[in-house]
Amino acid sequence: MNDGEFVKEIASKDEAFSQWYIDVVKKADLADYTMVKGCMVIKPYGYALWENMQQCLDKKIKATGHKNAYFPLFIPESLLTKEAEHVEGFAPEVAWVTHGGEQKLEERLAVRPTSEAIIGSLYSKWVHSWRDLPILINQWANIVRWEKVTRPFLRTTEFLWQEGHTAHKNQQEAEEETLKILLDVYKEYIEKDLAIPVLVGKKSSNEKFAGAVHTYTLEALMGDGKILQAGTSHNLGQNFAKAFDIRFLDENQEEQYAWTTSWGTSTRLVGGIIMVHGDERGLKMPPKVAPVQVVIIPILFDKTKQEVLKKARELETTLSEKFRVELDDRDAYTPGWKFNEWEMKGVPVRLEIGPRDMANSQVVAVRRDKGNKTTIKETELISTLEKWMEDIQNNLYMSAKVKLEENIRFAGQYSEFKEIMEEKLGFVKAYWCGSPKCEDQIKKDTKATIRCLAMEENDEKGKCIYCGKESSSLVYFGRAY
RNA sequence: CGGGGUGUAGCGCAGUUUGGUUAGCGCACCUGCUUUGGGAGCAGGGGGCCGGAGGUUCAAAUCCUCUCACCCCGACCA
Repeated sequence: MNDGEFVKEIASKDEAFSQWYIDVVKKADLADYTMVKGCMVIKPYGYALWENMQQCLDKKIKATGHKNAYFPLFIPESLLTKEAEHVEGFAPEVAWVTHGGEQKLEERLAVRPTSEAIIGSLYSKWVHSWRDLPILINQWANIVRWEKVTRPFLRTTEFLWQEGHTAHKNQQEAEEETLKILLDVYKEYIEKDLAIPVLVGKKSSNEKFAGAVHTYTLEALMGDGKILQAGTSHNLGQNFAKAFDIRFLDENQEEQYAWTTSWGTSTRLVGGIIMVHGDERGLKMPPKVAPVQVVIIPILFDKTKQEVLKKARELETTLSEKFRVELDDRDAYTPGWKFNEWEMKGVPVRLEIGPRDMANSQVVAVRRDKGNKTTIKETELISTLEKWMEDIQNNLYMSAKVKLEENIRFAGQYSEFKEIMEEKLGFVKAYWCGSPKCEDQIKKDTKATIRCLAMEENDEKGKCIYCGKESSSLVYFGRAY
């Protein structure tokens, strides 16, 4: 079974990655285009994936003491403009509501591009004493950003996400929160549940969130060598507290501004799953979030049809206690057609049951990550599947991890840097003096930006990849989505 | 927002250069029969304001003007 032998409906991943991506999104039935530019429908199969992702992440968010709430979609202009850097950052992509019915509004309303402003204004009402802190709130919501160039999941005008907003009584607690989200919540979620390995680190000031003191980020390598920002966690310092007047009396009866954080991940990660795990045949779903973990395909012949179907239904019922199972008993399609379709949709394990298998009390099973057929005794089915789900999850993570590591290259010379960006992409690790000028110039030359500053301590000094000035700060560059 | 490209059936396209029968093909869809262990076969059938608006002409998918949408490449962004 060679790659690409069966599925001809999707473009070649190597030759036309972005077409391949669109084909997979459409053919795997994750999403569809609509009448409104940049606004996609997330179809049931794609939405089921998102719901599983939400569940995994929501659990972790709640386990770290956060509670969910819901804030308004509309933000009065006067509120949005309170934090100067914030407005400036988001102004070009804000959608405005100017009328209610036929009546022009006194003040126009922004459709939230993010909720710092509206939430900040409410925290200011809720926080009076150090005893009111911390406030640890998360919301699942839709967001609108008027993008010029859109792509399903990766960049859409409206998208779904989760945004956490917390307020703390001191700087240290806020910083701890920012890091806890980064490492204990997001990194765990993205690596363990989505099987996507990431580099974590701080953003350069060019790349940080508009209005933040600093931003931590998780960066993932995609199948074409470009980099996807998978999540961000911002320490907002007292910037937003000052803009929105979030004040409290501390233990020493002194008035202070609160220290706030915010953090988010979005439906963009669906795109990440596609681009990290997918292959020539389509999607590969990590078992933990796969909408369907096991698909059963009955092999039907006239004489044995009824008994095989009955057996298949029994299997469906038994397995459903442990797994997300789908029985594909559609009459109009041949088994071969179904094999290809479910492979395109990335279902981790396929079971085939036919008369031959029934006679031997077994099923034929195929792992999406391996592709070869094996037979499993019915009595061992559940235990084998349990083990397989874990194996597949690990296997997806490990192969992505190997690819990531192979694609982190150190560059000491700028010529070397440019060559890597021309020919290989991936991450380039290099010294950087800290000057935004060097960063901008590198971007102009190579389209690569600083994805993040390396987290690990570094005692050695090196030379800035661009200007040659001495520096001890190592950073990762890459071409971003 | 600049450069390029494409709009014809649900999808993918041909037809446009050189205007002229009833606009065609593949896939998908519907009906029936035979099939079903890696995208089944045959027979029959349905589906179109040729992106939209104006014009030129006896006659426009085809020529002219304007418009809209989408895609790719560059400048900005979760």
